[in-house]
Amino acid sequence: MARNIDTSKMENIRKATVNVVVEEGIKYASVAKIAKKAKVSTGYLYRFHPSKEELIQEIFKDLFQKIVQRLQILLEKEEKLHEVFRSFIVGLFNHTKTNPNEALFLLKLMTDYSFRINEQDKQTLNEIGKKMLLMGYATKEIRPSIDGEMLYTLFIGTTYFFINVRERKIFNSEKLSNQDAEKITQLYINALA
Amino acid sequence: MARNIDTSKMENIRKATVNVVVEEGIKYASVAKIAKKAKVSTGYLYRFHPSKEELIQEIFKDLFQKIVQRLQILLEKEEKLHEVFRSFIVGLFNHTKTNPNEALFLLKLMTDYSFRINEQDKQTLNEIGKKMLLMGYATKEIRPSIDGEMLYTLFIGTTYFFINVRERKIFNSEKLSNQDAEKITQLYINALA
DNA sequence: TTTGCATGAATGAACAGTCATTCATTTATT
DNA sequence: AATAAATGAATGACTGTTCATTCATGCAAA
Repeated sequence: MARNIDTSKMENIRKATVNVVVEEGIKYASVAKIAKKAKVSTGYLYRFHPSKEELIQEIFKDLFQKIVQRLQILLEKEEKLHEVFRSFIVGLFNHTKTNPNEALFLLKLMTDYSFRINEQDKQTLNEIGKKMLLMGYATKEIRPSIDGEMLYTLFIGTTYFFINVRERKIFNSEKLSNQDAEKITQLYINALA
Repeated sequence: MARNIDTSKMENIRKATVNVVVEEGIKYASVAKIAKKAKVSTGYLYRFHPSKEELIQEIFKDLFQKIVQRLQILLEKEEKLHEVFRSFIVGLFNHTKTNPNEALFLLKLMTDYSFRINEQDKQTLNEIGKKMLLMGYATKEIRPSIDGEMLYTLFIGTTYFFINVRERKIFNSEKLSNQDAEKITQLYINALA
């Protein structure tokens, strides 16, 4: 028998890819740099992914699905939309404190046309939007003129953009806090009611 | 004397750069593609810019400054913050109808770490933020717990993210309209009050 | 228990292609 | 003819990808 696959390597590659893409820009995230940061040979990146492009796409898909799943769970559990907002944002901010680049990676790919969103993911977003709207209409937390597009823009767009602004230290260089999460939540509640 | 400089060439290069960066992604925006789209030789890109990087940076700076100037003017002219919002968004949406890629270009670079924001631009953003806050506090359109970072995130981040969502046709594939602008404006007014 | 070998995990030099940039040459204008 | 604008082939650095090679491992035979 040969040696076993070292699964920590794949995790290192994942982390290195996120970090290099965010810190150096998509353009400069070369296989050589990623491999070096992951302490892995360049050829190893191709063991489980057919191309660099697909490696990045897959990480994007995983992170995207994590968000979706978390939202699905919160929508099942909570009865008020603002609790969904609060829980989601608090969770995201806490995660971002230790892994700042994951959120930035997601935002970057969300705004980069070279990474196309597939139809199924659009569908998923539409469904979640609809669920949130239904809850919000029922509890009167959302006024009728708000639609899924607006809700998504505010909830996802604004939240991730806020993380970007904070991480770039444009106005403020403190770490994301629960107080920030609370403020953002309140902003959304006011905006939608 | 030799022939005169053809100034339309530079404008073509500018437009081509914005379009290629947005449509193909920063990574694939090669000098060859930009030059071809601008109907200009590759060498000509280097006539007025020392590198591709600086060409892109300069376009970003110009577009950024246009926004800033427009905001400065509106802040002088209008007396209520929601008029500033409305005018800005209506203007931006109308411009985006014919030049969709300029807004997307800006958003893309705003979220790409390989393009660093310099200290002076940060300063400028802080000043504008302060002006808007002062107006908003005075007219009671903004509650005291809102700060510059939050205002910037909401006003710039959300607006540009909305354009991105619409252009990618995630929820809706219609052109940006005055009604959209009105809805967004109302969203901000509610959020901040 | 010890040995040696089969296995496939992991490597990184080599490859062809693409890139940004340069600059000798050509072209258009005065 | 003189000048400078504009060109695009040439260059070398760097790219993603491949694959022959190396090497660590666990099992079977002794």
